[in-house]
Amino acid sequence: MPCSTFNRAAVIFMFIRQVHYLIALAKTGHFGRAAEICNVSQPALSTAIQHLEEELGVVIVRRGQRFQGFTPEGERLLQWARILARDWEGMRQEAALCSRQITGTLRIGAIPTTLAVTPPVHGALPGGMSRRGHPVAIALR
Amino acid sequence: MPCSTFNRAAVIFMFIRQVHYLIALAKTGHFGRAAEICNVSQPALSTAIQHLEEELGVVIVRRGQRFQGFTPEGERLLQWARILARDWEGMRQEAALCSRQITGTLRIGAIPTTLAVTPPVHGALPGGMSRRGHPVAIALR
DNA sequence: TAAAAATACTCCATAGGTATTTTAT
DNA sequence: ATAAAATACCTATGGAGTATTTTTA
Repeated sequence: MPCSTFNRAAVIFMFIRQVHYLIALAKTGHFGRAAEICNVSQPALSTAIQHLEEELGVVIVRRGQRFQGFTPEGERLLQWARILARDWEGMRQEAALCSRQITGTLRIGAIPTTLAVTPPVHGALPGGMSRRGHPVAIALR
Repeated sequence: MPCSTFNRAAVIFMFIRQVHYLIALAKTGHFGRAAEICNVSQPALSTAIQHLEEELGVVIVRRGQRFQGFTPEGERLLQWARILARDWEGMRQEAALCSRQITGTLRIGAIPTTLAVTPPVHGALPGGMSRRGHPVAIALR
């Protein structure tokens, strides 16, 4: 039979994006602006959040006609969403490093007189900073 | 315009399942059996892994006609996949706890003479064990 | 020859878009 | 009146299935 002979695994369907939508919503407190950030339409983000709620069986957002904030459960899930997004970004960065197609924001820190150039670091954190807060230089060959 | 006006965000498309496919593949070392575990067809899993490789721009699997193991980059990504899967499971469990629809395996440990019943624990680890390795009892109301 | 993975190709579920409605400020 | 979110409806992408081929132990 076709596509979704997925039973409970349907939960595994279509997810990383929803995580990002959720985070954007938390950041802006506004469905429309969150959608903007994610480069999707407002209805797309809106329904995606609804689906996420259905999939997880939890009401995440307190809704009026304005965004009313998150429910307590929503807040908890938001924490997980942030963890997922962070680790996901880590995986992407790792992959980018492996394939030498470095993408994303590269931030380079310079000390006034000397520019410290450190060797490429596997597993550098998003934002181009090392775990200790040092700027990380990436060799672009 | 239609659906995927997604540019680079296409990377964010369709992912959690691929992560699980990858882990299943690592576990079995066999596309067919990995597919079985995931309740999908062998070609589905096969192409999903291929797409994952394309999306990340990294060759993950050494291919012959038999599965030849992972590339070094593949191994690294596999680590991330495991982290993501764990995160995801944590989020699901959290949600299940919130909605009182506890799903998954519930493991109950009993000490011979006394059955220790601890209060419900938010954020218990998958497998029904606490972070310190104690069995965790969940109140089913 | 058997078994494993890749290809070919069809189908449909669903994410997304546009247009519109609803409802609080 | 305005702005924000939800709803309605349509489109088409792409994931999944079945069937088949390829390749190598």
